[in-house]
Amino acid sequence: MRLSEYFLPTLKETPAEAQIVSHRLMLRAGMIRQASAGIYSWLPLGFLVLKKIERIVREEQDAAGCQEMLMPTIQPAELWRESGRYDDYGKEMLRIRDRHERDLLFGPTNEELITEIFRASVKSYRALPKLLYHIQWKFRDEVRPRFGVMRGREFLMKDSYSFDIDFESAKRSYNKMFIAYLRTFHRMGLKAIPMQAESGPIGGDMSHEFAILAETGETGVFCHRDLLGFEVPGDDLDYGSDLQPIVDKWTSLYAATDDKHDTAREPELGEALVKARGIEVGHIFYFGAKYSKPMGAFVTGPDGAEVAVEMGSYGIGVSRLVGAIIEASHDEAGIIWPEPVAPFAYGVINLKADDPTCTDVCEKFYRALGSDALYDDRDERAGVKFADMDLVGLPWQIVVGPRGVKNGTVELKSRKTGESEEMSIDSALNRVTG
RNA sequence: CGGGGCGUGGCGCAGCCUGGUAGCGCACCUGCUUUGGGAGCAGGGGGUCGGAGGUUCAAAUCCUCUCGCCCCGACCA
Repeated sequence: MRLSEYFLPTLKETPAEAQIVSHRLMLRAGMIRQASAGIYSWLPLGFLVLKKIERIVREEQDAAGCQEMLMPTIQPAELWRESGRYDDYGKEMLRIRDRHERDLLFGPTNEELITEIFRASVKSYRALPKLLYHIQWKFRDEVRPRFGVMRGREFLMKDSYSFDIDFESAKRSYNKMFIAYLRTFHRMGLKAIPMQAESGPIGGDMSHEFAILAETGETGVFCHRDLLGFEVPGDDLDYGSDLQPIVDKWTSLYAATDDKHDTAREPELGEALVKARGIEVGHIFYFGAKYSKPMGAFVTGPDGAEVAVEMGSYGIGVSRLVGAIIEASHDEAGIIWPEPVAPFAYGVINLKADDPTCTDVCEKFYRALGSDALYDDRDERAGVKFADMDLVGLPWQIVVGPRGVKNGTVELKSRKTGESEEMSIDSALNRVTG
């Protein structure tokens, strides 16, 4: 993309309403624009990042055997009356009435709808297990939205739902999602800690919150040091195999958020205790027949008896992750994108746009890199270009200036380390396209 | 939902207390000079001061109501 043509409204100054760093940087880097409290438009750059994150989430869900679908944002109130949540959910649920005076709502989550879909067509245990997910906008009318996209009212969430015939099978589904989450966050360059969370109505330990470590995170994380070094299952993972040992390993050590932290356990952890800040980016839980029973999602078991299906749900805050990644990866100058989620891998900086030689070299890189590059071809001063490129935070900057070009060289600079390497044009081309 | 704060060109702010018809920096447009880390000079465009009532000869400024946004606390992907 040529910056001269790109819609990238960067700001030198920070809008007054933005308090935390990710919000400030997202506004300054021209990623988002607030439409209303907790509701944002995603501008081209922000949207690219959102899509990259979404893709990683999707790939990992698919790999775990979860099937993608799409449910609507607007749901009928009737289903929520069946589960009893229409009254329980309170003011956080945005209620809507259509022209026929029918009660509708903007979905804050989809347990009811998916359960309805399931019950309508699945009648036998033979069709189980099933894992379904969608990535859709949610609306929760938070009393106090804040922190930009980190706690918006409208947000993009990946929510998966599992259906199993019994607890043992439900546990297998749970484990698949547990591991898919580890892999998902890992691929985004994040260190996510699974922490035991409030157990659902069924009890047990089948609920985990995934928090990523970030200095500016809002929740305190207390965990065993070794948890940070645990290896995340690689691409060779077979989801059909027994995943329990992996989950057992990851849940064997102490990990809690501040509100669940037990200070009495600190002495036994001793030196191994890590106190850090974190941001919740995922939450998985098993809730048995909580919805299937009242909503009549029954299947016939092998013995001919009807049983309510065992369910679980698994959420990832996709739009929140954009902010969370920035919280975890930035400096004074701006964002530092981990490569897998970067809107562009390379920023080509033409330091002298009116110098034909510089421009020729830049065009060469731009042609070779295609959609991987954001090419600053603007007629601006070098300082402006460096500042904007640092702010936007692309992992690699290819700096093309008259000084180097005269000797046939360009600079390849890492946004993260700030290290710059001067090399010949050809070897630079080989490096970035290789 | 309780407590606090703020609404003045795209962004950051001053002016309000003590009413007299709107200003600064950045950004934008034109020209010249500049050109490896947010340039200089000159010229220029853009705001019915969140909205509605009221007081007054006169309201950004005082009064009333209202809408929006932000912060602190309780809740959440």
